[in-house]
Amino acid sequence: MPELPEVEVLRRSLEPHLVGDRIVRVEVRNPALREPVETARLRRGAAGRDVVALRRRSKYLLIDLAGGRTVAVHLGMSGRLTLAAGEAPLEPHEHVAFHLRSGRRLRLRDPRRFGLVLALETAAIEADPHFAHLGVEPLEAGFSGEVLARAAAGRRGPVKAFLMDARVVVGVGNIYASESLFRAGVHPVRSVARIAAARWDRIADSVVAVLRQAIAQGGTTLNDFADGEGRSGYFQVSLAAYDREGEPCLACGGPVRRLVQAGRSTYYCPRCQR
DNA sequence: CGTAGACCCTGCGCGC
DNA sequence: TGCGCGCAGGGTCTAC
Repeated sequence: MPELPEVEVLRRSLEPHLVGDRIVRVEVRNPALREPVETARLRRGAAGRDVVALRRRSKYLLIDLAGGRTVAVHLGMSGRLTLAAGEAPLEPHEHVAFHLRSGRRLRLRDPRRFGLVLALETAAIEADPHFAHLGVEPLEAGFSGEVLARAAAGRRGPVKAFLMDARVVVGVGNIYASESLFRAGVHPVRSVARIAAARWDRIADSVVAVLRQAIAQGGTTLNDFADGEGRSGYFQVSLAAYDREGEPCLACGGPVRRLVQAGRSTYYCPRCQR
């Protein structure tokens, strides 16, 4: 489910409902996520605290709480974080729930359990091992083709893996790496050593455009989010390349191809991407 | 140092 | 209809 746009859409939709509310109780039904949930630490860091802000870093949703604490949630591959009425029946795989003073509960459902729930000190987030290595935010000032070119200097390997390397730029996952390279007209297998400055600019611009468009489309389909059922339009985001093997390229009409890089599917147009 | 592959886990869709 | 297989948007670790 979640790459940067999905987490950002989630942040924006939850923010008005959560800020000002208070976490009164933390329920950990199954701590066996990608890293074990530290239940006692999470309770200490979250229970009885007001929500003061919702932020995002990379694919982490950051729930800032009073007293300088933050709960960081990573959705992994299959995680969904939704607001529900307090008495709403348990969902399958509802591993963690934050019960709120308003009577609702913020619940994490994650069948594959690749997600994370971390209790952090707000001031120490950037020093935490989950965050310390992270690169630039693609939707913030400071991201540019020049930054990519500099990070690529002296490196080799396919540009698709490079774009998905969170040490370089965060938030670009398997879907939007394909989408960005399609938009930029750059072949996913091309070595980063063979990309000139102008192409890096084009790649950076495409990453920004693709992420922004996905956020805009996600936002328009989330009107029913507040009802707490967690339905959303993530799948309605229009994709030009991803999962379109054999279908016509939207630019030239030729068939979109699929290949496997580092065990992940890549979709591209061999005629439009060089 | 960089990269490819295995692995973590469950669910779903497809072909037979 | 049932079943086995491959594949799935995340990241990390190990072996080369």
